[in-house]
Amino acid sequence: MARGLLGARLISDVGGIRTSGVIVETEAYEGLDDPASHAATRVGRTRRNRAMFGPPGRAYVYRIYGMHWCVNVVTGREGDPQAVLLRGLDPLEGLEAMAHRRGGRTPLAAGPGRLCQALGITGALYGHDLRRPPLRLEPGWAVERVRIGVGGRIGVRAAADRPLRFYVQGAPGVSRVLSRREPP
DNA sequence: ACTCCGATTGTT
DNA sequence: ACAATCGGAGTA
Repeated sequence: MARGLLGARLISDVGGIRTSGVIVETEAYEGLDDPASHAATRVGRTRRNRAMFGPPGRAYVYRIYGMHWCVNVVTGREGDPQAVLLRGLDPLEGLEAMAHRRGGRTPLAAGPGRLCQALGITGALYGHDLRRPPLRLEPGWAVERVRIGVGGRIGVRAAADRPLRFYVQGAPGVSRVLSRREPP
């Protein structure tokens, strides 16, 4: 599912401003059996992860480090809390608006926090149906398998070795890992 | 009530 | 290498 979202189009009309791009980096979170998931068994249903237990095609938005927003696409059926974190986007429309929202900083939408900031995604979109404005997910372009990279998820401690991060090799919207901690 | 810390980013 | 910044989740 996370792999399939590569090449899809994400369109935002938040604030009446059109911004869009192609998804080039994702991470899968496998729910109950995934210790890195916000909806792992040991956590159970909470107010925060409620959207992940809902129907697929909705947005699970959460705040991280008290300052950044991250957005997931809920992919599991109702009651099965699977989700895909959107980590990187190649901008298509509204580059100027993105730059403004990003405070002139670059890159525009490489990284989950930057992606949300560039598209104006906040907690106001918690549980939002991604078939409708102001945030829509649409079919985009098929990505050749040979161009897809796979690796461990970034920033997670538990199950960091599971190959659940997918990205389009060479795409500018893929986040860069500054420092990586090596296992002892 | 209190502690710990995170699916990050930007600066030093 | 480290600060920013705060709510979620665990413990008491």
